[in-house]
Amino acid sequence: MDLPFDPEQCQPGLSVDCVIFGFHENDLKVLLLKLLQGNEWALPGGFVFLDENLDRAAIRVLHERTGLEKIFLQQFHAFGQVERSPVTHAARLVQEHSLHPGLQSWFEQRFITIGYYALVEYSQVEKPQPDYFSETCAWFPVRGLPHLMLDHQAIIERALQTVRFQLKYQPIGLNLLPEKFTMPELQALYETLLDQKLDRRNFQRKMLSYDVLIRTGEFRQGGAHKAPVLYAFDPVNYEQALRNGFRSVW
Amino acid sequence: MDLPFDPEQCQPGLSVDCVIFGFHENDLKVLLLKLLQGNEWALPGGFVFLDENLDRAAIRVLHERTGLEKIFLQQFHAFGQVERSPVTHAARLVQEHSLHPGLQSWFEQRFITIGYYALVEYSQVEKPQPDYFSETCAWFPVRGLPHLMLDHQAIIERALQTVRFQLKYQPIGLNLLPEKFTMPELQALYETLLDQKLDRRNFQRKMLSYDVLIRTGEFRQGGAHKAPVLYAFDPVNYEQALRNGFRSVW
DNA sequence: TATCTATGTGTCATAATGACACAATAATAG
DNA sequence: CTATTATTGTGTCATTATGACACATAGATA
Repeated sequence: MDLPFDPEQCQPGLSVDCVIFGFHENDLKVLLLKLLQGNEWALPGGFVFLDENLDRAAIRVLHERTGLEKIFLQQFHAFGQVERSPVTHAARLVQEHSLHPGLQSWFEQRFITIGYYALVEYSQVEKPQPDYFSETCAWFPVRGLPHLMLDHQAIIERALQTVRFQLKYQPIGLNLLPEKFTMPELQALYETLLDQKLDRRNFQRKMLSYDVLIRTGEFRQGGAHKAPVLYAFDPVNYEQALRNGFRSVW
Repeated sequence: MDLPFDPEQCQPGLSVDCVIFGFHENDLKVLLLKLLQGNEWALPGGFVFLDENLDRAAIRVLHERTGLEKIFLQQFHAFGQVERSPVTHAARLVQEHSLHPGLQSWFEQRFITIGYYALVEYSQVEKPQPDYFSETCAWFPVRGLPHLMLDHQAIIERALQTVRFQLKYQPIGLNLLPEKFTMPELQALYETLLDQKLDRRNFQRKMLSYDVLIRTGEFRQGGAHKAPVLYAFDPVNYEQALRNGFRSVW
């Protein structure tokens, strides 16, 4: 059986892995692929073509393995421990996928992976396409992850840490929430990421002071209670806040 | 002429580059190597052994090329543009160093480099050792860099951006200043990095409020004016502030 | 029509910040 | 030996940001 890509055309010993975060039912989720054999799950990842920019590879891999396009994608760390991809892993891959034994050396080499995290709107991800090595694609809450391949658990931890840190000083939500959203929904996102209850009134005051929100004038109808105001992000101010951070300490 | 390392034992297409920042005479400096041939300067960098952790390689490279040890080193970005290392560069290297032509393919491959930044106390760097490819080692002010190899200029920019961002929310100075330092010296570091004048009194108030400074009780003698108090960093609190950031916005 | 519950808005005490002034001290000039 | 100069140390005050909290509003349901 042959691979769907030519190892000769790929950057040796290098891969990219994407941690895709979505927000649904007040829970932060990660999109994972289930490997065809075995009971392990994995981050959508892949290799980098010799003539392909690193960021471009991450975008392509994400698209190929999940069908997702035009996504907020950010490099966050290079993982380069020697022991992160044991040789046994390569042997199993080749055996279980009935790959040409000549390919074993490709998988046996020591890999360094560049971690990217993506923020996506959960509802936009209709039917994620599993990739060549995997049978299913599914969302998992970050606090209830299945058994993961290699060091993917650690990669997710680190991505989460990065997003949490960003949350403190930069705006977040544009890529995780639908175009229009309510203040309580935005607050729920913050509370989930911070794992902490926030005061409703103080939260609103502070968010509005950042000047990245626009009151659309519309309301979320159909709820069981008072119809909340729908907000949208101001693209220009949001972008600027992303670059400069919310407040200069100096 | 042979290389001082065996390409066979190195991770193909991967390098690490170190941006070493020092603070001297109220100026932020970067340590650079001058290539043996040509008029170009370069960041101290090197390759990663197959059985070597990425971070370990950065530490080793830094030590080999500059003699520096036990340094605050932090990974900040992976640079993976295809065009970052043109083939012409490899050809020139092989030719100018009279390397075995068989090695040309090693240098011709597409390289991805992992950027690390280091913060060092300027005075501790006595006589940096230039490496195999270079003749001199010298400090340059970040606002007066010479012509740099490949995309090293961009790598420095990015490192600087990272350090500036860190400065806003985390403590800085422990690795850039001598063990004991005065408040005006610490302020000068901040003013240089931020490229902005700060109010002396408000700066002191804020720095002290962070609880990472210890008054040693000693004074910097010999100056032309009132002897300023010498401070030192509280290692425990500094470390903690580095992990958690100075203040939670929420 | 009353009730329940989530949403929208306001108030107050306290803490953090920015702008600024004056006292202390070490070298130097006369 | 004293006055001058430049730098450091410390304090004050008005303004703003923050944390804790209360009340009014409105949509669904009983």
